[in-house]
Amino acid sequence: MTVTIYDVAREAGVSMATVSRVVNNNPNVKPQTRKKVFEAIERLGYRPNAVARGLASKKTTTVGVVIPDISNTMYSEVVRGIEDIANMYHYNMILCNSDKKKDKEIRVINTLLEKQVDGLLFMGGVVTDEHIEAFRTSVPIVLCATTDANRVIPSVDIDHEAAAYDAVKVLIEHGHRNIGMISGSLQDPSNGFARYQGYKRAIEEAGIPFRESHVRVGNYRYEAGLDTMEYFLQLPDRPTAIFAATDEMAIGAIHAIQDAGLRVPEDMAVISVDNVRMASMVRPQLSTVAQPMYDIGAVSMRLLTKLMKKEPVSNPVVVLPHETIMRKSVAHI
Amino acid sequence: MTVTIYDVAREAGVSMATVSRVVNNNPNVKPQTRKKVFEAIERLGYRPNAVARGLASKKTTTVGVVIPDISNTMYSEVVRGIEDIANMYHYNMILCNSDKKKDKEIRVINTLLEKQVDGLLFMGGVVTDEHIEAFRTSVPIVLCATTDANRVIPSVDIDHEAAAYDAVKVLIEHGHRNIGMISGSLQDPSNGFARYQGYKRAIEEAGIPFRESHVRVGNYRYEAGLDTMEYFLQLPDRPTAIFAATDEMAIGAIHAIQDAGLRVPEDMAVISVDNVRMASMVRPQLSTVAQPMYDIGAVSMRLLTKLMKKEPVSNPVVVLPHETIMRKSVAHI
DNA sequence: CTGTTAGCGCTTTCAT
DNA sequence: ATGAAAGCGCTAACAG
Repeated sequence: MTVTIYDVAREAGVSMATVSRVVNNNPNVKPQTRKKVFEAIERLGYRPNAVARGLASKKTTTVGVVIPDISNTMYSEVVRGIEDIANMYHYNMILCNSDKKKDKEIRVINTLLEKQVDGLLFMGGVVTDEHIEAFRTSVPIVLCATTDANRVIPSVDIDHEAAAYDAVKVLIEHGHRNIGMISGSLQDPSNGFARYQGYKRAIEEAGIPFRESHVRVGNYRYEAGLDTMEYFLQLPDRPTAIFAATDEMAIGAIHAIQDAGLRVPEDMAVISVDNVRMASMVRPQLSTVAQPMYDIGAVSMRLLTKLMKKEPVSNPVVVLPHETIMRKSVAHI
Repeated sequence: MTVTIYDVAREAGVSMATVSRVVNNNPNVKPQTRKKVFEAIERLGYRPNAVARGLASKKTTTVGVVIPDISNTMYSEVVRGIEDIANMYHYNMILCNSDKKKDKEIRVINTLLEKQVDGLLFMGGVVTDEHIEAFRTSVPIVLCATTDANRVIPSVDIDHEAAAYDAVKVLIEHGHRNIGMISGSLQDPSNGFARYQGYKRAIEEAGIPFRESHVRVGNYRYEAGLDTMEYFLQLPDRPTAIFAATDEMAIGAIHAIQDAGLRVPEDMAVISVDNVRMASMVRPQLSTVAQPMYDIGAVSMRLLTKLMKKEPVSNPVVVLPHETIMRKSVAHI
């Protein structure tokens, strides 16, 4: 009932090898023969079996991507970048959510490897030795919006420390010296710790004394911004500006400030890092340092294709530029 | 260099069949033998080859999902629902973006079929005869947040007409009789035409004359809401309430109203359908009719597992309930 | 409970 | 330019 390459061969009066050649666009086929084969394919409605092909050729034209949570817009944009490029190179993509749980990450990596993916794109939280161990395989890996501490694995990301630094610098340049930070988890190397470091460096470079009490940690989400602001709002020495580690928390902060009867940016300025779609969909529109999520995905996948084809890559650890986007949430003090 | 089932068999001093049995959890293996095999697997670092398994068993434990655009939050939430259930049943997911382009849809469906997916989840715009033709295969299909005109293909969706009707009904119950609509494309059967129909029915049932001039079509996005409101705002007989076909357009509408110096909901009420995360992240928070995207994905995938296992399903066309969520964007006139 | 033996549908030398 | 034949690594009868 399923029509195979053998059926096509018989129908066209050639051997399976020849059919295989035309299907794979091998030039060593007489045009006339090629035509005969195509006609047979058409007549029989033949559809090549990619699984059999994968077994014989040891290539699946499929890559695995592990992602914390596809329903998070930051990540889904990365995935769109990945898929567009994958598509361009005729790869498909098996997607697995990991929720940044180490066990789940390791498990899906193994599943993906069992499925014989030709390459792996990994987005996650921290890359442990256990991860490195799981990556120790013959298929190429690239870390996507993620880096390992020693930068030994190919990766594509921005410089989170510098991005945060730039954001806080904007505040300072607008005359602010009392700046609170809503941070991510300090255990999280990129979105958490690195951005915290950037804040600290900018503050200190400006000669502003760093105060532990002026940073609160949140879970990256809108609600965390909302909640955390309660703390800053009731401070006797209330900050005139807030740097949030993510746009979502920044938007929460803006609303908390407004709900308290104050104005953004007049009474309090807000800036952050990310530039999600939503950032230009709030009032006032959020100033932020843009992280090029789509490009991170696209560049990662492009890098992976090179690795899979064993092409030489000059720089396997790429750091994409970030960009400060001034909108309406920051004003001079 | 790659270790196969045969290597394990030799190492454990059993046949490949036995190794296959223990790997597949077949109970017909003496515990002692099982132990020997596991040890050999461990020692050799054996990892089963899912491609070979797929070829032999004709099952890949992989499903294909075609989606318009993963970077759209509506869809990415559906995908999260799909993946959670897929994971539960040990399926993986190959994801393809189609941008609702018919050609691309047909192309990826064929690719997915070549890859021998065990089932297919399709999210798209309109389901044409050409689609039905492509679906004519032995693998089960379920339409996800999508339906075919004749309801012959298994599907999971909400009743868009009723959802829109309910939303407009809320406006009417709050005393509004001059209600503008920001619609989606009338060519789009669910998010577009059905919601338009719901609006019309609610209006007419309330004895309000339907006016073509009171509906404008947008492209579902924030900017469309923003732009379209300019029209309504300058109308001599300005509406007191707006029904938008999507939350994004509704949020755009809210901002346009506010930018014009009017207040929501006091001067103009706004309601819509969707309930994206952002709906509760604007001021005023948006009242809307919730579409259970995650559940649509989860239920679709659950239905697909039944179809793949050839289990009987009582109702292959499921309509999930929607729910009116009252927040702050609607008030009595 | 375990082993033997055919394939699954294709790619890929190696001949011709 | 084309064909023959040997696998790819595994599952699934079937036999014992």
